[in-house]
This record gives sequence, structure tokens and C-alpha cells, in this order.
Amino acid sequence: MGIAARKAKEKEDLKKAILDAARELFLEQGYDRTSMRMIAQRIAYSPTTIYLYFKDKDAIFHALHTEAFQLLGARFAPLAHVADPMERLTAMGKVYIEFAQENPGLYDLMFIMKAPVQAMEETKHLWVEGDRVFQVLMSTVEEAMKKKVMRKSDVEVTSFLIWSTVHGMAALFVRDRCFKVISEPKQETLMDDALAQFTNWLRSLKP
Amino acid sequence: MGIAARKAKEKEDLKKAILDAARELFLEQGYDRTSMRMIAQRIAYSPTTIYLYFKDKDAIFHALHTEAFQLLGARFAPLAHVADPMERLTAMGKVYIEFAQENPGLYDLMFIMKAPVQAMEETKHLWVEGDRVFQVLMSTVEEAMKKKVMRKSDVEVTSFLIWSTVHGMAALFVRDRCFKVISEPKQETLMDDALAQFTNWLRSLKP
DNA sequence: CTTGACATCTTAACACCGTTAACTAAATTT
DNA sequence: AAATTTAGTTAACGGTGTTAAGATGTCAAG
Repeated sequence: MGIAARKAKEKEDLKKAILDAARELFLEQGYDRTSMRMIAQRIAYSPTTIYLYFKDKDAIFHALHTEAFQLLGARFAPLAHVADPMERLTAMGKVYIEFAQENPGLYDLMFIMKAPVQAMEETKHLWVEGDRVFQVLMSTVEEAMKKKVMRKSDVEVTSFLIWSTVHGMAALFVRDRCFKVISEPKQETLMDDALAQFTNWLRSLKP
Repeated sequence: MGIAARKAKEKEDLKKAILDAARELFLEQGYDRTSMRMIAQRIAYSPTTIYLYFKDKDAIFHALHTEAFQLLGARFAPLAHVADPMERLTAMGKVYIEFAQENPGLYDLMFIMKAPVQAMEETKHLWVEGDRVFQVLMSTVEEAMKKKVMRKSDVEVTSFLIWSTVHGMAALFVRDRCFKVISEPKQETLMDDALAQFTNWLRSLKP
């Protein structure tokens, strides 16, 4: 069984190596500019070898997509210990925006790019990764409403609205739309300021 | 001079035909899946002819980009007559979201895709189209604050935050993220409900 | 110890892509 | 009538994702 195990490990190692190379290239140059041949060259294998480990290019980036969600999930985890739901909500917003700013490529992959979500449609897979994050948001919103630190309303709609706001900020940042429109002195602190104002709004919307 | 004028018109006509074909294909299949050869075939010219009228593929889609902004601008124009700035603001939000829902391909081109904004960076062009829309938003926000129908705060940051919210909704819609996370019965009215709640928030944030 | 099956990887090829260079034919100017 | 400009073409380059067929080595059974 030892030999078979070693073989299995070697196979897993190569799969990981492919993902490592793909991730590096993708974060440097973006999805479109990352070719299968480039990935292959970086791991010193023939391009077609990759197809023995991944169905196609989309499959690789879908793997990176779920990987990225684990990273975001790891950042959200410690926030579960924050008792006050409103405080927890603002902390989540902060973490979310910071994640997007620090990992624009990953954020793009998770919430903007069509490729990974398109691959799911064919396999009829649901978007479990995104759904899990949204569930966390919803339960926090629900708790905040129950404890009357937030105006009562439809939980799902409210959560979507909150998500839209932070996603909007992140998306405008990642896709280079905001600094083309905001005056230079404000640019540096824009994201923090906008987030601060948003949480300020939420807090003053008590029932 | 009549002949020269006819020639000039013919040239303009072909340029328009290229844009028409490109627009149709782009709205059907998206940017990446629209090739120069497909555009050429649709107008029954050789692919290389297109390069006599546009520098490259990006130039075509930059033209569509500004065209789309004129369309959005035309929808915003009538709103200038709404006297109350708060009412005008909510009307703008409605128009914005409706535009995105009715023209997801165009919205993508204007506010999500990297290609047109990337082409600008090389020519050191500013994003005049986006800037103009943002100026309209800012002046409305400023007026609302002055007339004390909106909590006073930094105009630029507040405008960015509002823009982020509606853009977030539109972007999640256009890139197929929201209906993968929202329960089925809520999907139909989600965008309207979320927008309604947002304007409701804004209104109850009086000074 | 050989043989055949299996796993693993590579080479070659297909059908595309955006783009450029060189060429043709027609129209206009000299 | 000759020269030049205009408008469009064909052919090609270097790239892409992907597939089919071939090579090479590893193993189990005869």
C-alpha cells in the first residue's frame, strides 16, 4: 500500500503545483493573459499534461475560486466571537473590504469574473461558496434585528443590500473605476471613509 | 465638393456598420466571444478592413462604451426637472438599476469590464463619461444636503457610497451572483425591494 | 524473465484568435 | 496618359484552448 500511497501523493503534488503556477500567473497578469502553455512552462511539463489533472482552463480557476473563499472564510472565522451583532457586522464589512484591497485578483475571481460561475451552470452546481458567506451575513442581520440594534425589515433583502454596498465599493476599486472619478486628495482614505460612513448610517438606523 | 462629401459619408456609414455589427455580437455573446472575424463576416468585409476604421478591438469597444454612456445620459436628462433633490436622487437610482437590468451587456461594458478603461490608461485619457455621471450625482447630493433633506457629510464620499450601493446591486445582477444566493420567491422583486429599502434608509437619515 | 496492460507524459495537430505586411485594383490628380 | 492616392484584399505570424495519437516507463501475471 506504501507505493500506491506515494503515487497518489505525487499526483496530488503535481495538481498542487499546477494550481500554484496558475495562481501566481493569474494574480500577476489576470485570467485572460494567463495561458495553459504559460502554466505548463512554469511547472516544466507539457501543456497537455495539465488536462490529465483538470478538465479545462475553467476548472483550474474554479479550484482557485473555492480556495479563495477558504481564505476569506478564515478571515471571517474569528469574528464569530464578537458578541454584539452590530459590531460584528461592521467588523465583517471591514474584513471584506480589506480582503478585496489586499487581494484584488482573488476578489475578482470570486465575485466579478464570469468564468467560474459559468462553469457551475453547466454542472448544475450551486454556488455553495458564495451561499455560505451570504448565510453568515443573513444570520448576523437577523440577530441584529432581533436584538433591536437594527431596524427591522426583510432579512434577505436587507442582507443583499448590505452586500451590494460593500461589493459595489470593492468592485469599483478592483475594476479601476473609482480613482478615475474621485479627487486626488480623497483617494487615499476613500474606502475607509466610505465604509465608516456606511456603518455610521446603519447604526443610526435603530428602530 | 459633392463627391468628396459622398465619399466621406460612405466612410462614416461603414464605420457605423462595423459598430452595429460589433454591438449586436457583443450584446449576444459578450466581449471575449466576439471576434474581429465575426464582425467582419457580418458586414461582408475582410477582417483587416476593420483596422482601417478602428485602431484595434479595444477601440471598437471603447466607441460602444461612450455610446452606452450617451444612452444612460439620455435617460438621466429628464430627471433634471425634478425639483426636490431627494426625489431626484431616488429617481436616478431607479433609472440606473433599470438601465442595468434592461441592458446588462452595456452596463458590463461601462462599469465592469476592464478593456475600455485599460485602453484609456495608455492614451492618458480620463474617464470623462463616468466622471460626468458622477458629477451629476455629486451635485444632487450637495443640493440635498444644503436643503437639509439629507444628513450633512462629505459630498464626495457620500456620493461614492451611494454609487457603490447601486453599482453593487447592478454588478451582482449582471455577473450572475445574486440569484445564486437569494431564495427563489424573493428573486423576482429583489432589485426593486432592495432599491426601495435603500431609498427608505436615505430618507430616514434626515439631519 | 518475459509479456502485456496500465498509467503517465509528450508530440503533432486542429481550429481559432488579434494583428501586420505586402499586394491589387480602382479612383483621382497631375 | 502617367503618377499617386484610396480602399480593400490575401497571406502570414505568433499566439490561444483543446484533442488525438504516439511514446515511455512501471507494474502484475504467466
